[in-house]
Amino acid sequence: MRTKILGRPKADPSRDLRRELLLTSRQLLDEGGPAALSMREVARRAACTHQAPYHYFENREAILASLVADGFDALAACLKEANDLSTTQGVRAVLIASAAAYVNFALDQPGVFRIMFRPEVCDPARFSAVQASGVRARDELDRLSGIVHGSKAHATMATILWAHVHGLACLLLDGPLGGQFESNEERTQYLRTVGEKFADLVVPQSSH
Amino acid sequence: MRTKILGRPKADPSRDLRRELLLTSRQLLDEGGPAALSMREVARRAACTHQAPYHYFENREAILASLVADGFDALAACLKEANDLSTTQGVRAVLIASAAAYVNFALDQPGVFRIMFRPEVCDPARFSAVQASGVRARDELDRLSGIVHGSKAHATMATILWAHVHGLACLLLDGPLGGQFESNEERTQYLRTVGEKFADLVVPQSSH
DNA sequence: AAGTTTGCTTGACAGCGTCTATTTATTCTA
DNA sequence: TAGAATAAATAGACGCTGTCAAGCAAACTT
Repeated sequence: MRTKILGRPKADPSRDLRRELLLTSRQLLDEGGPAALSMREVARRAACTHQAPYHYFENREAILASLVADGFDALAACLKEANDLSTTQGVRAVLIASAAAYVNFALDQPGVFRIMFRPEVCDPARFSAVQASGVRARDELDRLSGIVHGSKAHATMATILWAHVHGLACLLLDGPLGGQFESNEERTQYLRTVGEKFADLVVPQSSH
Repeated sequence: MRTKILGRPKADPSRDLRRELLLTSRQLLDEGGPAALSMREVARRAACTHQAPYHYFENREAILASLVADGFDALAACLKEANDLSTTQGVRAVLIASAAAYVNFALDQPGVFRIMFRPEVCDPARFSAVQASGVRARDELDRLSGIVHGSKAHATMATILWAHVHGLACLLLDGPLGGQFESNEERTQYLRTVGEKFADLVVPQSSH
């Protein structure tokens, strides 16, 4: 049995409008925040009518939800990669790498990151995909807590870890620490300095 | 020479429309975020025409800027009160009190706090009052860093302190840690637990 | 050949921020 | 005391927004 392809084919089969809409939306989000992402502007940039996006997304919030879910998945993947270093590297290195991964994700995808923790923009309770992806990211952070604190791991320390990386990301992205880097190397160097200092505080002395 | 009070007096002199608009705006912000704060809804709730607010504020962003500036001032005041404990209390107590003050401010004024660090909603560069108030709050956090680290204080440690309190506030407000408290006492207890643990990491052992 | 489904397009609606113009009550000035 | 100036609004219009309601043409199913 052939794959079922019902209905009218796309005007240009080489074009994936859904994908294009998401890409454009991400761009708008990076440029001017959630307020800049309007259904009609997305449609305009994707060169379709203002109603075409409604064929792929129920409404504006659904576009945001899709981006947020993808964002949490990407964040979880970044953190997993850093955490997986624990097979070959020490605890300190993993901690520093994970913190850098979190912050770099925020700075690389600022538009999406900014709305990932904003229930009034995209309520996870109303989008199960967002909820699921969010949990996967959280699991990776809990895993980091386990790596750092070993058997002594507990909720309070996991909270302190998460607060550190999340706070750092927020302050660098939108806070007074933002816009101080000329290059990616400079940023990486700064994250290393802060990471080393934080590791001094958090990692048990025996692990030095 | 008498104070000049030109022009038509208010319809009801006992009514301060400007003040009322700001109060209503704060409410809308708490209820549904920046998107819920519309010029026309504010006017409706303040029982005036949709153009009346423009007499007191240049545009929508100016209302937000006013609220944000007030927010930074209030935050600075909360932090100052906690920091001033250093005259009678130890370093640990001040650190825990300051962290709690920061987080409690965020949870008590969620609508305003959420937009205080969001340049695309209210750009500090375009509102000098916001910039000035922001600096005052930041100064109070730097002061905390000085209290905690004494002569060894440096920028990296101040960053770690700020990231901790800010990250904690964000995660409790909108993150996965949010909505877990039944009462204010429960919240205070949680902040004490996290604060103690963080102080164990940060405060030099000699200060115990 | 008839009917269904897909991938759109067209048109309309109310609500939004804000520009322009007007009204009214007051007080300062000449 | 007349009139100019000003504060505190009001009234209407503009283009923009999200989204509801239809319609239409091409491909597939039966």
